[in-house]
Amino acid sequence: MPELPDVETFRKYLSVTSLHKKVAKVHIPGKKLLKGLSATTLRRHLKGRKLVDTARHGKYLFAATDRGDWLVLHFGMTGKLKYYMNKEKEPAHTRLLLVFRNGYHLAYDDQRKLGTISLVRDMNGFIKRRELGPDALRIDPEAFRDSMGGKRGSVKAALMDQHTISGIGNVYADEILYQAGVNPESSLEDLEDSDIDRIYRNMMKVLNKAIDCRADPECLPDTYLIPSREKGGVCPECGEELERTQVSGRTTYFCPCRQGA
DNA sequence: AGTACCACCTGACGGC
DNA sequence: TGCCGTCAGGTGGTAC
Repeated sequence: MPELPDVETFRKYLSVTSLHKKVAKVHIPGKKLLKGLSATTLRRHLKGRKLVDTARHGKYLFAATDRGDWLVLHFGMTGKLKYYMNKEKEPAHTRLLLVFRNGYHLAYDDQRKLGTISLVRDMNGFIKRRELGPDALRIDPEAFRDSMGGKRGSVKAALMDQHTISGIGNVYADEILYQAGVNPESSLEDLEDSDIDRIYRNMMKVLNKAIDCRADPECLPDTYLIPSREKGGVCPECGEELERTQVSGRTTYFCPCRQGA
């Protein structure tokens, strides 16, 4: 489930593998994922071009062409990138395929087709039009306090709301609140400033650590919740069985001891 | 401004 | 064996 750390990992991957190489061919088997443009238009803007820069905002990955267009990828639930030489390595659900002149391929694979592909001239205009909140890694404590302040509803819903802050999804919301010792169902109105600050610090800690780990759960410290985030899982700290509930319509795991019952 | 629910989409899994 | 319901979860739309 690609959230901010996964998308940042994809961004670095794309940067290392695919920049400054001429695009010889463009295949678009996943036309349904295109948003606001035709396959013909996308192909015309990518073919013969090079990707020269990358950026990320929340869960969106941007890649600039040498003509100043930005390819915009959202990874939905199951999206990923793969760079490879031999055709037999092509992922099973490739929706967009760039073939470089050097014979390598960059595939955007998305089994469940919940991702989106678009192309824009103005990256910041895109972020504005989508009304995305500030990127979770580039928000300062004051702005974070402001964005959480004056809101009602659960703290988990606010963390996952891309209009409030961009980048956090279901899994990392659980981890951040676990690390902060805050119950995911807590109403924002009931939290003190000190709670909000603690959530902020743990948000930064968790996202940066996950990026260090290339979003691989196996690599996370053994004090993290994510590897135990399954039925019958226990709290890595106290050994209590984790509580499994629904918050804001999403499956939620938390420790009844550390985060209140 | 919230929430609750549905739809999109596919594959895995459990029950019978 | 094989069919069927359920679940996973990012986003967006609608109704309340």
